[in-house]
Amino acid sequence: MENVDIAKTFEEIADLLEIRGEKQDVFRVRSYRNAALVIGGLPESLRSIVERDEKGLEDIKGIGTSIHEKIVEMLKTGKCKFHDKLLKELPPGLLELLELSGVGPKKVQLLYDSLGIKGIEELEKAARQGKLRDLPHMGEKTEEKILKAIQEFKGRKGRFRLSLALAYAEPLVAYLKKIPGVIEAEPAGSLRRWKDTIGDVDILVTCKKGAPVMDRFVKYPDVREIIAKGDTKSTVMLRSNLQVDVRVLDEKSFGAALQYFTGSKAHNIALRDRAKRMGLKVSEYGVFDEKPAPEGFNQGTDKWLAGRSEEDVYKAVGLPLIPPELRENTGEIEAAEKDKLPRLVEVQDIKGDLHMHTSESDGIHTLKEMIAYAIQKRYEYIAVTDHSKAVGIAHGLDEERVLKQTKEIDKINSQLKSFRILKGAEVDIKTDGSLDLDADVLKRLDVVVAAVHSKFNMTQEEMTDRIEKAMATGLVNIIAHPTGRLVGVREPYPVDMPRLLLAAKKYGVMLELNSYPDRLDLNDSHCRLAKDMGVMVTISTDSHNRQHLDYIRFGVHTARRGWLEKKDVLNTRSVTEVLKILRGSR
DNA sequence: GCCGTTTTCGGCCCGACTGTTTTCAGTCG
Repeated sequence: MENVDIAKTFEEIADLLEIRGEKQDVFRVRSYRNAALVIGGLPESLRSIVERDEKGLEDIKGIGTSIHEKIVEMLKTGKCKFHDKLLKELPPGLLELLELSGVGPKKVQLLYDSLGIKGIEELEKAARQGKLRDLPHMGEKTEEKILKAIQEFKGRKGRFRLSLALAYAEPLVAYLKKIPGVIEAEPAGSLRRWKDTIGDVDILVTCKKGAPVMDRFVKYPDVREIIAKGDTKSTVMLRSNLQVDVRVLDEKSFGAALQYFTGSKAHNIALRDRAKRMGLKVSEYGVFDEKPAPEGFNQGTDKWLAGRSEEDVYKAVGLPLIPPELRENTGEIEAAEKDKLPRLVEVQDIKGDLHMHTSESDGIHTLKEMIAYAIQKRYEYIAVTDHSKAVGIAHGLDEERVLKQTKEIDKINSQLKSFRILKGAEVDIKTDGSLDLDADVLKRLDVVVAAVHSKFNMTQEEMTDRIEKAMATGLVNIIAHPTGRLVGVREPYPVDMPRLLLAAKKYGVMLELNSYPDRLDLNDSHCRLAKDMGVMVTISTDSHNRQHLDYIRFGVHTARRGWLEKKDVLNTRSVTEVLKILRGSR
């Protein structure tokens, strides 16, 4: 069991306890949720912590005796008895109901108790028949809302969010690499293209003859079911319901297979079409000369031209290597022909994070802890952008506390040599578009990130007006979560992106690509739009604990999918340049 | 269920919004 599984189990326990709804359980529920949160942000796997020394768990805040025991139990047996017991009391379909926007534990409890609804299908039927409106605190509007939420839910079912798929795939790839005789193991498919969601995972392996790859693969501890097992291809279903294919390949065709299985389908079709026009054939085994083979030569091998590496494959069809993130047949082949491929931004290009929280607002680590981790990551700077006072739940800062924080930062900066803390805030954009902190305080900051945190149900026009008004104050550098993808995968608030980008251009404001995996904000097409319109992007993590700074790769790869280059991203610049640009923009 | 240089018992971030009410329960962040 990986950390994500254990966190998920605690999350489900919390959900189930909450549906059961005994009053004294309120804080118990909170403890389980907190534990899930803490485990989700852990830099090390619980397994390795426990293997080293079980007492290591005692140092983790939020994990006491009971949760400690359950973690050890799950690591040992793969199960949690308490979780199982709760699931026996309540049907598992109820957990699915909680995923519907606007449906919480109380509604689930009510639906189950009064109508016996145990899952989404039944809920949909009841809503269509108009049975929900007679329940207490429910009416026609609630019925409509639920039906809409069900539609949204169905749209995202069956695919895994990238971050989750990676959390399962990466340990598995590491496991495969450790099998004796394995030379390479590389994930392909949409995972390698860093798509937002992943259907299944393809892993390609090369190895020495006789290496026990498939035997060991199907014995991977997280395998729930072996769907197929052969010498070159096996398919399993993991406990998490993620399907994984492993293919063992000849070294000679590894590059061709990587190219083929990385896709996308549209890209491969276009590439093969181009090859055909050149008298070549591209398959998962290599690039072949289509001209008839000379007498006496074995077809298929003698005509083989390339396939060892992807670079060779592209070279054989007269193209430079196209980065996986661009392989969607949306102009990348034409760009490659003209040698006009963008030099995409890389994770190593990122020199600092411009959006992060500390324990002063709703972060869990102190400013000093965040700095220490950023230095460890070899960053040159970070911006401290705690919430402003309107976000009360986050313990947001008022003017006085902001000023106090800037003083502390000045003090720390004077002690640091090759690292700089930028003074900032994530200031709330209020309903009328005004900002939640006084102008003279904002003017004293190095960077002002502005964001919407309330009244999400405005119309698209109202919301865009609201954000544009904030930009027009001339006090804002960056708009955070500009597309409203603020709350997980649920429906974002509506924003007119082209209009927002025009406004950003007009007022010299930048847009933030939030790297936090569950709320990946700007998507690839937004990035391309921003690039075309000349609006600079910042890639930040919105870290609420220090390990969240590692999430930066999700943002970087999304930016790459949106064709963004180093120059298009603010925080690839040195701190002097960043400060110059920030000052110039307001 | 977790936590504690104010506590080993008694606390546990809280305000906005919605849809349902006629004073509030549920959801969300």
